[in-house]
Amino acid sequence: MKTRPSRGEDNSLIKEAGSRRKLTRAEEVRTRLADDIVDGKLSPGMPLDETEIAASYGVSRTPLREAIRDLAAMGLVETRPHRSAIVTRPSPEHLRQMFHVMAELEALCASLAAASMTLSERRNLETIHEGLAQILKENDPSHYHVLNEKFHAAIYAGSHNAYLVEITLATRRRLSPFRRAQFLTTGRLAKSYKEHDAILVAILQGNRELAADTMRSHILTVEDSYEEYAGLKAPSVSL
Amino acid sequence: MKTRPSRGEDNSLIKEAGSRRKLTRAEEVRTRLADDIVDGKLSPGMPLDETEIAASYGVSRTPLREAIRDLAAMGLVETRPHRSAIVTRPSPEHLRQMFHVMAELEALCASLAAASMTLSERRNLETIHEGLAQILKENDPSHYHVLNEKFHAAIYAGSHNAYLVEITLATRRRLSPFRRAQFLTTGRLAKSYKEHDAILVAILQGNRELAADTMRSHILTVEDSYEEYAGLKAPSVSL
DNA sequence: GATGATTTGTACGTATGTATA
DNA sequence: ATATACATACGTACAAATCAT
Repeated sequence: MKTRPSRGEDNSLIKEAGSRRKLTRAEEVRTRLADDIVDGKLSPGMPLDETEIAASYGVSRTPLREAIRDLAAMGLVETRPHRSAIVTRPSPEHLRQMFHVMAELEALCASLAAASMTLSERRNLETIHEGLAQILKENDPSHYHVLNEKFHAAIYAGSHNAYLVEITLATRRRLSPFRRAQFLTTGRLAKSYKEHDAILVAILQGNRELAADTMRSHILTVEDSYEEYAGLKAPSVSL
Repeated sequence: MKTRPSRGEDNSLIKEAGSRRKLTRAEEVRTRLADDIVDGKLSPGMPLDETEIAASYGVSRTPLREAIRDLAAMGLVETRPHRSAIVTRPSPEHLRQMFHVMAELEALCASLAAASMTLSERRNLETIHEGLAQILKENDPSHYHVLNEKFHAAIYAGSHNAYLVEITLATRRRLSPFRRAQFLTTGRLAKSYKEHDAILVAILQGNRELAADTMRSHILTVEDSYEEYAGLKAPSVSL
């Protein structure tokens, strides 16, 4: 019995993993643009000229416009009729509000995860955490980042609430340009790890309130770190 | 001194109020389709034929496709490459998860509102609530619905967090097709009002926890009401 | 403030992938 | 399984709005 090839998966804006089907041009362009924005290659405020970008990507304006529309829905760009889309540049106040919501969403994830993660999910989270310890020892910020994402994603998934995962990931991506971690102080790295440790313990204990509280303060700490950098063009912190 | 005409407002997917500028065809079509889905004129699972709808709306397929893409981003329709978009039909489980998140989002709004609503905002909320009492006396379900929306919206706004308002409204809209209130039992109407009353008191007292708790159970009550109706093709409850 | 240049919005035809006989 | 029918994906041309001078 062979598993279905599962072609033509889904076209959701949030999950782009898996599914090796041929992507539409719009999807390809959307992914590239989203990555460029999240990675900071396109700075907030920068206008996106349709003709120019379409040409540089080797596609017509039609799929490019669809991609831009998706990015607008994700909040990565802002569009106004008859005007060029621009990379979103939220006000400091709006950014603070988003961080606040992010903290609450992640706290809710952690709380639910503490209540309902399966044994294998818990083990997986522990494994990721141990990997982070390893990376910390070797002081390797770039690898820390990717595993850090996995740590948080594992907790999201542990909430067993697909919609919560969806909006939490969406919020995280939207905040990405403002917590980029190109260069990371070792101090923050170690602190982040310790905070993760407290979160992990709370979740493994099944202590919902503690899980929520430790996660919330973890995220808000990140916001504080960002605030310190406010004004710099490339603020850089990793959750 | 005359105020600016404010042309070319914004193209955000969430706020469509105000702004009397000439809309693009894509915007017009998007609004119409979104309303039809939210109001249940287009049932979950129904396919959206581009050619057919474009013709019926008197536009070409180009703006229609952009509208559909926006609806997909809002979660109102689901799209897969080379296949017709269909009106979203979430599984009962997914629906439950969304209600759960909705309860938490509204609870957070209520909590923040209790902490930071201004005096005039509180007075406005009271006025809306009194209006609901009036409508209840006259037993007028249809008017109850619109004022009920205002009651909740006023609390969202009272959170003073634009991003929270955005995702809460988006979630609310996404759930709209599944809590439509065409015909409302008077029993539910009166119960809803009593719950509102408890929420209002908690907010006016500035009691964050109580505001959150009363709001959360208010929303979850609605979900329960929905569950009772599950299986019917047009479940109908009003928050 | 008017006019030309530039850019976005829309229509439509063709290519491509999907579903069905 | 192959072919046929059909709906969507994309490219191109033109209209309309914005902006730059």
